[in-house]
Amino acid sequence: MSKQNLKQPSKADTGRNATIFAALGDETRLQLLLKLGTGAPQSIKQLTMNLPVTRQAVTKHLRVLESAKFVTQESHGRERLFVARLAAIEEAQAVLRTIAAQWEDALVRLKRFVEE
Amino acid sequence: MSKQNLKQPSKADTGRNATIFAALGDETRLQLLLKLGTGAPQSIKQLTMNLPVTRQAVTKHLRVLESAKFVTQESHGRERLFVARLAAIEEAQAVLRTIAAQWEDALVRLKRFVEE
DNA sequence: TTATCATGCAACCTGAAGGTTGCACGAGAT
DNA sequence: ATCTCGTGCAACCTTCAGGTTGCATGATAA
Repeated sequence: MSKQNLKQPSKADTGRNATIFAALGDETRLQLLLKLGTGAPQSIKQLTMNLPVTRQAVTKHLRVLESAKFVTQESHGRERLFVARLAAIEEAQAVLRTIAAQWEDALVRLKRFVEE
Repeated sequence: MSKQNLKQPSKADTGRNATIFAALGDETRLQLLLKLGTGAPQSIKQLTMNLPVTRQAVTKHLRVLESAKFVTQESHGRERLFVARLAAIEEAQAVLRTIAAQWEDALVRLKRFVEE
């Protein structure tokens, strides 16, 4: 019953997962994600506002976020609008859940082992 | 009722959060965390086994994981044992939950806006 | 006491991440 | 037709992350 059917992440998964978290592991990118969470699709220009970096830097960050599937593009005239992808966050959550579950499981085993 | 009492992450938080995810954003470190989740405290030597890198590299990774609070040290004779800290994973989960909640909230607002 | 073994420390290398500046270009506004 | 504005692209710089090798050292096993 303690076999919770946790699929042990394969070697290949680990790479993908690292990419996901790496995308979140930058202050500027986190702020971009927060900004994107506050409303409608926003252009690069808009997203750059109030950030201490150049438009070019923001562009690069958006590229990173896009390859990690956290945002989607949407060309609109001469500007490019970006939208947050909720699914990506959920995917990240799933990974953490897996790790947490495995750890809890290990703790239970350890406790049982100690108690005998 | 839609005011879900989401504490908007402060500027300072963003830095800490970035550190957390950055720690997870490396394949080797993810594998270390997985390994640590499989049982008892392990030494650097043990953790290095089956990894394609040097003991020194692993040591550095462990240092990163420790500053991000994902592991704890525990000196034992001539070896140093490392243990996973479940609380850190939960903290990371909390951050993701915050972002997700905010996004969902925004989606709701957008939908309502469109429908009028 | 003498090997041996798990680590720490320091120097060093390489590539890539994050940033900037300058210029070119197509879409919109005048 | 022209001016402006939002972007893309390319070159370049600097810092640092990830990795290695070599040597020193304090526990432990012989």
